[in-house]
Amino acid sequence: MPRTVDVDVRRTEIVEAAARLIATGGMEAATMRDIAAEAGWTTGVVNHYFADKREVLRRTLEHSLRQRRAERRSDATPPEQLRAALAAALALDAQARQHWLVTLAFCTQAAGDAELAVVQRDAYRVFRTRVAHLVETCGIAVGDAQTVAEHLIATVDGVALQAMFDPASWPADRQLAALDDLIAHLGHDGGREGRRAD
Amino acid sequence: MPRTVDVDVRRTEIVEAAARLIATGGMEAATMRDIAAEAGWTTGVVNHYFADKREVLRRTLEHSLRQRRAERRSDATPPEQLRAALAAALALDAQARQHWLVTLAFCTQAAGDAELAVVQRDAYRVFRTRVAHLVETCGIAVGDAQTVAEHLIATVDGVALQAMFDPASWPADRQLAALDDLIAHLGHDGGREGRRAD
Amino acid sequence: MPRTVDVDVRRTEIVEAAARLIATGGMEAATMRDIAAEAGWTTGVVNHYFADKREVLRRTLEHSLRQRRAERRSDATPPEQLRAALAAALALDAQARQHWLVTLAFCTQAAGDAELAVVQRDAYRVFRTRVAHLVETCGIAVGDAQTVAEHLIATVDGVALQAMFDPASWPADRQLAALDDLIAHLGHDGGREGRRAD
Amino acid sequence: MPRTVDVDVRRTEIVEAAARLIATGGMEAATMRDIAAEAGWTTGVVNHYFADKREVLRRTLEHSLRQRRAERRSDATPPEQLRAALAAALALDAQARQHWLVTLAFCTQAAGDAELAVVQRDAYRVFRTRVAHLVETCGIAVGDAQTVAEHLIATVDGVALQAMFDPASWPADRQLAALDDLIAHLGHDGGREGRRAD
DNA sequence: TATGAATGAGCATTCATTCAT
DNA sequence: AATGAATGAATGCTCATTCAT
Repeated sequence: MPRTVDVDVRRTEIVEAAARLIATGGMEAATMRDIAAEAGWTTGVVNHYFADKREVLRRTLEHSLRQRRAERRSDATPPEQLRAALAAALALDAQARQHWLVTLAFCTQAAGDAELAVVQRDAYRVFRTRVAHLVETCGIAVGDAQTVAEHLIATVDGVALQAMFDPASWPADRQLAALDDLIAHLGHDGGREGRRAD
Repeated sequence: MPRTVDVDVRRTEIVEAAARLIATGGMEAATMRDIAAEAGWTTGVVNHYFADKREVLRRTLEHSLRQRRAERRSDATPPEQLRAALAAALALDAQARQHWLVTLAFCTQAAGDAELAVVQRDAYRVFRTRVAHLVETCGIAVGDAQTVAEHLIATVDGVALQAMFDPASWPADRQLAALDDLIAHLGHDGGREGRRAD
Repeated sequence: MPRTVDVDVRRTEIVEAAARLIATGGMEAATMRDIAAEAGWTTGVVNHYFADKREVLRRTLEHSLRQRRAERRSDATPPEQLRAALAAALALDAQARQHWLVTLAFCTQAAGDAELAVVQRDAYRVFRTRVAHLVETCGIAVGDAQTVAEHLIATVDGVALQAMFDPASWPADRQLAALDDLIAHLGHDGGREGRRAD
Repeated sequence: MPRTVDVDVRRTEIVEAAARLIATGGMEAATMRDIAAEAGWTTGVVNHYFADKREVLRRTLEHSLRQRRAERRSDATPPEQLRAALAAALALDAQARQHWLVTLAFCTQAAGDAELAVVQRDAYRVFRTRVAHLVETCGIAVGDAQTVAEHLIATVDGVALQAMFDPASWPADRQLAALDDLIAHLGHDGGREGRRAD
């Protein structure tokens, strides 16, 4: 019998190595050689567990997006869950910053790669649906929950993007303050455009 | 007198060719060969007008950012100018989408390239200063103008980013409606966090 | 007594798989992985029964040549045996065509591999000796039997080679007609050059 | 103005280097690196003058076949021309042996490569047509010229093939003697099968 | 000024081979 | 006996860059 290896564990090791390289040195730093070295293996191993580089990259994006959206607690109240879900989209810590760097790196790749575009779009839709559901559950917003969710995500993503470009101006507490302020106004005039659409 | 070739004109032709390639096929589509061909020249010419590929890319980013912020009219009232400045940061048409694709493509490059990071940061600061100045001139906001400007840019960038990922949900008029709504609330509760900071 | 695996049977399975791959896709299609898969095993098994790839290929050639020369009946008259022996060198059916493809594939390998060259040469000498013996037994030829055999083989191989390149022009019956004609002339002026040598 | 280079000359240098490698070490010895080194250039040059390896190999075969059939004199009588054309297909000297090795090496490649198969087949048809034309011009054969040509080529190829496998038994003069004998019998009973077809 | 020939390092990928299980 | 994980050298190919013309 051959040595038993957990294929998923090995694959995860490798895509996390790839994510680190991409976050640090950009897409072009993620060569198969360097991914293998970063993961502590040889190139042959990477090729053994993935059909080709495209698959490594696709799975790297999938893993990064999945990690980023991962719920950490489920016993919270709906408003707490909404805040947590949106906070996960910010760039609060090194981990979140890495996920954002990976996401941004793949923006340009996805432009010319339908498969990657699908992964990105699907993750976005799942997130939007989840936020819309939480908005509805909270019952705090006026207007269409889907539209409100899109606005919330837009603003949170905008804050995160600024935090990526200009980390000094956007420490974690300022990002969270902006988020809290955003949520606080949902009850009064949130879903502004949504209301206008009436 | 020797035949004078306008160096800047030639350089602009080339970086615009590079921008088209990057917007279409991502960073990796921008090889020196293909940039030269897209501009209608040979590789030798590109190497003649630029020290190396890094310089081509740096100038491509600079040019794209400069074009994007370029004012089209200056005889408008301050509120109109503020709206125009922020609208230029949205993804309203093909031109603006191309600038965004270039900007995003360079996000990951900038991660490992201090020179590019400087170009990006400087452009952002110039923009923030301009928006803050217009906010002050309008006199419509409460709180620190710089902070208000950062909020405005964050939200506008967030909307633009969604429009890049999900164009169907964010046509130009919805982006503009979000912008108008944002500006309309400046007088009442804009610079929300700014006020909390008091 | 331990379970006995017939080593020769296993080896034969494998070299026949290799021969199929070579005949279908050329020498380069015969990777260890594909040979193993074609035989219904894994690469480890192939490495278990053969020292290395060179041995697999050498034994593939040996087996193909041996099969091709294999006598199917021995109760025939000498002239019938002569005709049968020469007919076996033609490209009359799919089986024979496969043997020829293998033989031709190894021509170029043999150029740089002394071991393969020996296998080829030995098989040729065995064949030539057998044909010479049959020629002598038949008593139909004038001149040196060895020389006559060389002529017979040359012509038969030439016909087979044309049949490989241009199968449409050389169906089985035309190949056999050429062979019969060749044999028919042995008694009158066969071994032509042989006679000239007198 | 760039350095002026005769593209065809450079290509010929390279395919002749490839032919030497193939003749010496078989198909697998013809790596791009080794072809470049044998030609005295770097790999970049080979890739500059050929789209890819397939094109190098295709042109190598074309060149080898073209060289082999090249007429050396045209002021000869038809019978002399017929003899010369057929003699060119023998393996009389090192040059001819190299062409044969290249031809044989490509047999197996052509099995899985339609482009190569076309090159081979076309060269064969040109040769057959030329031989048939000469046979007709000589007026020495009975039966269909095309059929006689096929027989002549088959026998000549068979002799050449033996000469490749067993050079010691088939020196140049014996090959030529076999050819002369073959031609001499054309007038009496050549095109044997052709006559049978009546 | 402009060309494109030439370089050679670096890339993804394939493969024969070894070996722990 | 049989598996398949792991290795690392070698391959075809791309590419930024240099430079003679």
